[in-house]
Amino acid sequence: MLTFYNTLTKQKDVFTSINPGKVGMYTCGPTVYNYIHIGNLRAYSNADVIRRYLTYRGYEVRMIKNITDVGHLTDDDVAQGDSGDDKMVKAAAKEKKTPQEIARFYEEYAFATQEKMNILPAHYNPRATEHIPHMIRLIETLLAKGHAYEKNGNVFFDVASFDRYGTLSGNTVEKLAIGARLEDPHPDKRNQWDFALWLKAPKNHLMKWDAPWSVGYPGWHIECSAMSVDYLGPTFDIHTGGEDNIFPHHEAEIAQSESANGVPFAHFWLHTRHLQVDGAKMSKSKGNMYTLEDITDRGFDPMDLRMLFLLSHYRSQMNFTWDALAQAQKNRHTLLGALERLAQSSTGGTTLDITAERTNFDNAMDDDLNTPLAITVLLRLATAINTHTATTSLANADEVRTFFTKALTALGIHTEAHADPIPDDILAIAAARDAARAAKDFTTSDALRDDLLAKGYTVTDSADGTKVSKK
RNA sequence: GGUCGCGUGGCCGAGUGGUUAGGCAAGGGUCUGCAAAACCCUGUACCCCGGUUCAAUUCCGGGCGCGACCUCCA
Repeated sequence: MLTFYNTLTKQKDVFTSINPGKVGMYTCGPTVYNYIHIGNLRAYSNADVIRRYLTYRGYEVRMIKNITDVGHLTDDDVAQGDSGDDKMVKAAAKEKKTPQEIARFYEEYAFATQEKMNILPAHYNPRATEHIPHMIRLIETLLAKGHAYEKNGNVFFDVASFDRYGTLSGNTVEKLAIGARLEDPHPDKRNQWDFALWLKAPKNHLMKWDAPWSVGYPGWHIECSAMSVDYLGPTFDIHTGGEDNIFPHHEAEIAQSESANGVPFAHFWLHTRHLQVDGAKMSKSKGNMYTLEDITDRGFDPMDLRMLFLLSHYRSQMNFTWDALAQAQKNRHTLLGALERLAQSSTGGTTLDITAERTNFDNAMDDDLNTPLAITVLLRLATAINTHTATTSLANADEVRTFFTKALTALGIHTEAHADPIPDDILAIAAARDAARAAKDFTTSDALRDDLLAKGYTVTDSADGTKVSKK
């Protein structure tokens, strides 16, 4: 039985979909005003595993992932280029780029990065800026139903009007009142925990739209409520995001959507815990906000990072270290090595019974996506495959390979060792080494091997001669 | 101050009221021209202090440590 830990109920719930065989899923996507980092990638990879495993289980999944491209740069930000060390803002200042152009730049970066991570593209990536009229209609509905109020061109959600507020995060109004921090709430708010639906834009605000209340811009939370209903309907199956989204963002989404639509919002809420780097929170000041390029620049494959994500449970805080990444890389190579042996195994021989491990894999994944345990099952299976193929051929190699491939696909690990083919010059060196070895000229063959290693290829001897693979 | 999560061997990381995953690294071996890869063997851990229990790493309480969120733009 497939179970997910549901933040809403604080327990593992058996998963059932609203429509038999179909799942609607919404993931809070990137804010395209900066480069997405490995913390974002962990959350997106996890959402992808949820989707992939549901697919593995036979569901048809419809995945929506928004693009938050409503920027809040002001003329001054752009003119001075002083928003921290944001290169794009500085570039915008110099090149007179618009916020839209900047957003597209980061959006493209986000897409390209996710593709490298083998994260399946969503069926739709709705942009917030293209759904402003939808948000305005939603705010009008909330006003009409008495869940929101307007003052001086600003519109706020009246938290007191929604009695389930706090169900997701535990931050009920009562508890918020007890633990309230003394800050200056917006002067137009009735209660400090009310949140903005629409804000009147200051004169120098670059992105703003006409609305019945003011020329302004939407609140942070309203976009997801507006876009999810557009693409998935008022009630859908799964909503995911990073743990930082639980409050206030997701709490606010529930309040807005359920108040407006009068029906339950998402059934399942899955949140990925944060990633730490070397035991500390990622931050710009610490210089540990890694992007995928930081990983690949050190010679790692994006799939190594993906494997590292899989090696810890998505609901536990993960600590990124280079050592752990190297371990993940070894594990991935082990799995791919076994897969390769399967591909080369001739027919005949004896059968490897994989029934038990197949069940173990499914059980691990069914249990709230216990990917570390699932990987363990595959590693154990890899050893069985290696042992088996070392002595005899595998009668059911196809069956084993089909399962192994299916399992790795469900986890989002490429089953090909490398997308890029081995270059001809490298193959030529390998051939030369074979010739030298055949002539028992080991001095030359060892030199050629060193050459290959220096060029970033590992060298393995096999019955078919020198085999090279990247890194 | 409020809400919540976590603390497992050199490292990563599952899990469990008693039979003590798995991997990486390490040491030993098989194989190999030498390596690599692969395989085999070795290695008994659960922050501290109380409590419950025949038995706790696992449950309860306290402490210490780490981390997350606490609303207006990420």
